[in-house]
Amino acid sequence: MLTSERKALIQQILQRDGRVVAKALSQAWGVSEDTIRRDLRELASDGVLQRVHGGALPASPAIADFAQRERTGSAAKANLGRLGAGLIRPGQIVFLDGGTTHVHLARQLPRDLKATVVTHSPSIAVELAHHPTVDVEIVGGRLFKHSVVAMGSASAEAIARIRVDAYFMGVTGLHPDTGATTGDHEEAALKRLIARQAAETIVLATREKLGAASAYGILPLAGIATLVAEAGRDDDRLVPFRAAGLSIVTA
Amino acid sequence: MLTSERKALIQQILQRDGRVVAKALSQAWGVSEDTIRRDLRELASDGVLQRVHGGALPASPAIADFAQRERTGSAAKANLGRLGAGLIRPGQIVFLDGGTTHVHLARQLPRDLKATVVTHSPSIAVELAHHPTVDVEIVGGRLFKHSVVAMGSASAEAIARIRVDAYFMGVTGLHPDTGATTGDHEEAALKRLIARQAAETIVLATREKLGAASAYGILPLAGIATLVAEAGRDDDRLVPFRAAGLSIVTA
DNA sequence: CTTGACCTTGCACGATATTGCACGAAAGAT
DNA sequence: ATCTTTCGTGCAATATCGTGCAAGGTCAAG
Repeated sequence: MLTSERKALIQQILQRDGRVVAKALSQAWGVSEDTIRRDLRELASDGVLQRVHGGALPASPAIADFAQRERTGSAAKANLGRLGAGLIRPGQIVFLDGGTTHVHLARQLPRDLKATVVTHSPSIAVELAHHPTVDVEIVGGRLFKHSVVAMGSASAEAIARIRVDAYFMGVTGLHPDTGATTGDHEEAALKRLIARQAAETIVLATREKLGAASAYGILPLAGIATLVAEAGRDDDRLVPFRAAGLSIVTA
Repeated sequence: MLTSERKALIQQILQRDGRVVAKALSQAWGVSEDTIRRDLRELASDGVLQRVHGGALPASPAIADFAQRERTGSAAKANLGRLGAGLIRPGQIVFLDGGTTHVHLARQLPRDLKATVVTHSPSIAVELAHHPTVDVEIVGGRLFKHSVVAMGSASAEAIARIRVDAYFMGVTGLHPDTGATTGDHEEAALKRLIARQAAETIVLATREKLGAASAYGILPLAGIATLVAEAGRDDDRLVPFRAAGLSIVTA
């Protein structure tokens, strides 16, 4: 591979991913890390990127911003995820439901957290594949494409054999009267089953889910221990849930 | 060879490959590197290309884009994946092993293919989550982060209950004597187990895996029905495999 | 046919670039 | 506070480059 080819590729990757890692490039292209570091140094002195320990970032933060946001999605969900991640104690076994909010949670688990994550969401498994200390247990089953989680009897059997400290449950609605609801009958049943295997159930709910209700009930509010919600002036929406005895976590 | 002929060819190659290497051209055409360098210098001053240490790149970097990807290996894998996808018949149940090559295979399954894919790779499950007609069955278990697949007793149990028409097996080496090999003992055992549950085993091997051998044996060549390999002049590498009775598929 | 101008090619040689390694320093991680 | 990873620099080996030069080859005018 030609030197200038390498440099051009580095810039492409940087634009696409918003970052490059020296070691990864070195392994991918079969050259020494020194060579990559030299390339990065020179590109940095050309002003096209910014060196950081372990690799490089785009020079202009504007480019990084886009790629970054692309990766992390909406800020609200990322925020909820961060709050949820903070609820997990070292050594715990937690079940992570599917959904983008929980992917954000997985992404923001502290790098040094030693815990076990059980999930039937392949997306979360992929996300945690690069976490250094968290053990991941995948629940298999038939892939329900709408939610991108494993479901069916195989999943139910696997879940029945596991007990967890906390279940981060995904919902499409959380209403003072109807409790937690979702849009699929079988999914509701599976969530109910998981909740039974968990010491406590935690719900991360973005603003639009509070006060909403979907077709199929999962659990009454009494079955939910903690609600993680966006902070905001409209804390009114949280009042009925607080009254129902839920522990509320906000930013 | 005439000078202008050479220059025309250089431009052609540049367009096709996205780069030229002075030494390679000199050897291919039996002229000195000096001559090639002179050609490149002149073409550069014509603005046709851009000289770099070791050869030349296209003047406009856009052209290089596709060809660049070729060399980073992902195109080769995409190609293998496409060939592999073509081996799956409607209605079949196939097991897809982990690995980037198989992710490419999953990505290139025909949009109208009705089949069932069993996998212990969450990456492949995510990839197929948006396929309209393929059913996906996820094999659960402990996530082996190095390969990003589910492993362990839970996986073995689930696999023991499934029979598939074909197993697309990932390997790190495929050698005429040692057969299919991989770098982890437990992984080798699991692959062996899956192969037992499959009517036939298919291996997609990039060029560098042919003739290579890793620490742990999975199967002898006799256990493999079909080998999908990159096409190329160095078909010599394929000879021992063909002699061993494997059905060979190339582009 | 011969001659001389012009071009192309290969070679020699010093200059410059690139690469990998070693070793101590600095930055993160535990 | 200790350990590991990453960084920077110097160094040596190798590859590539540029230039000058000589050996041919082509072609047209003489």
